[in-house]
Amino acid sequence: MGYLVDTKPATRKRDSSATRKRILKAAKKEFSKKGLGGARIDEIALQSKANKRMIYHYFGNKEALFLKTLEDAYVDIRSAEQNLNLTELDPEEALIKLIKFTWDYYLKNPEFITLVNSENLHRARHLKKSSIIEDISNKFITMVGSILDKGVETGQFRAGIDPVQLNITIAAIGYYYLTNRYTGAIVYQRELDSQQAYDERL
Amino acid sequence: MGYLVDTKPATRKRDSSATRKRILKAAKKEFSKKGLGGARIDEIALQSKANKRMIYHYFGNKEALFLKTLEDAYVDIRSAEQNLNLTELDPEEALIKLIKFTWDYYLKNPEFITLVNSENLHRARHLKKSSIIEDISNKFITMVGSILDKGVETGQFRAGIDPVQLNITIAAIGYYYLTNRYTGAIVYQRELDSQQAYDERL
DNA sequence: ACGCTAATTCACTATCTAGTTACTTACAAA
DNA sequence: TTTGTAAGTAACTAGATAGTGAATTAGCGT
Repeated sequence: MGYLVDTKPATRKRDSSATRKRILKAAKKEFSKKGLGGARIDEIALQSKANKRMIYHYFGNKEALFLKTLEDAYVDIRSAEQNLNLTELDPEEALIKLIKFTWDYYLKNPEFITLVNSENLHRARHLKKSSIIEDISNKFITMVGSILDKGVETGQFRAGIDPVQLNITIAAIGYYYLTNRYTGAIVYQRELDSQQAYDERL
Repeated sequence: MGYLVDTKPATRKRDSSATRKRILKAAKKEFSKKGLGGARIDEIALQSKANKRMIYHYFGNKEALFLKTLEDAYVDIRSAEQNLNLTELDPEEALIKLIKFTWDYYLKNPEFITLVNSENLHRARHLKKSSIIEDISNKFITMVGSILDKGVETGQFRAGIDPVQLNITIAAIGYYYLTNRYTGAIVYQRELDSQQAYDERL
């Protein structure tokens, strides 16, 4: 009886989905802090309070765990973008909102940038094997494309803007600044990681 | 006799400066390919055809070798910039030349970008200890500042441009594109690392 | 209450890896 | 030719590290 009712036991000593989540959270932290090569499985096990064996049980090996971590990071940013409902807005407003969102997201989720950097160091060899990335990327490009099309119709944008190059530029503005804020502080001899510096840049 | 003459023996079985150079060259390759955490001292020894002991003899330890590699990379780009003799040119020309140079340098020296990324992952903790970086960075900022000043004098530039923010923008244009070309190719579903794609972006 | 499946634990291994000890040898000055 | 110094080599170590084998147990359906 009650086998279809949402029981939600207060505490469970065995909970595979909770364990998976703890592992993924710890993995995200470790990989983004040390990179793929510097990350340690033992450290992920320790931080997630999961037995190391469980990591191999759920994810297979270190590289597969890294890929899953990356995929989750992309799913997170892409679904946050979808939640902005940009296609319903005036195209100019939509673009401004996207630019601000992108800057904000990078600022609040520094792990995203370091994970992506790590994957680029490895020439995207993990992401190449991922199918879900393709799907969500497609959706994203289509969305930006439709904003541009709508803007051309209303006469707000000039025709012929390439959505890919536009995206690259939007992302680049914040990305370089935030990736390089640590060496930048030294090269440019100025603090780049204060709230004031962020506001100024935006 | 002849102890002050530049002898330059054709071949030398023992040549500390040549060995140092071979080690640094191999280190640059290894660190830029795998990051600090993923790089292997044994691999650097193998590739440089030097005994591993020599690496520790000349550079102390892995992190010190990484710092020296980074310093060399910065010295290289900054001296190439100095060789452009930008201060002698018309300020507008000078700026265009600098932008093109920066793009070209990043394109031809991909190790520079990955080394800098690696150092940023570690929040610039190695570079912070470096004194020579400060000196060459100072020179660089001063040079860009004087180009801007000259441009304001001739009326070509508006006053109040911040040389630091300008530099960040110049670097950002190419940097993001080139760091992220591998994941970008997947996300944007387009080849980004062909000669044509580079030209288009510039 | 029982038994099966899947979650979890513990102990283990083979290999790798940064760094070292102790030695040999080439070269240049005297 | 001798000799001190610095370049170079080989063999080694202690600890780390990714990955496994095999046993234990919680909780669900019946």
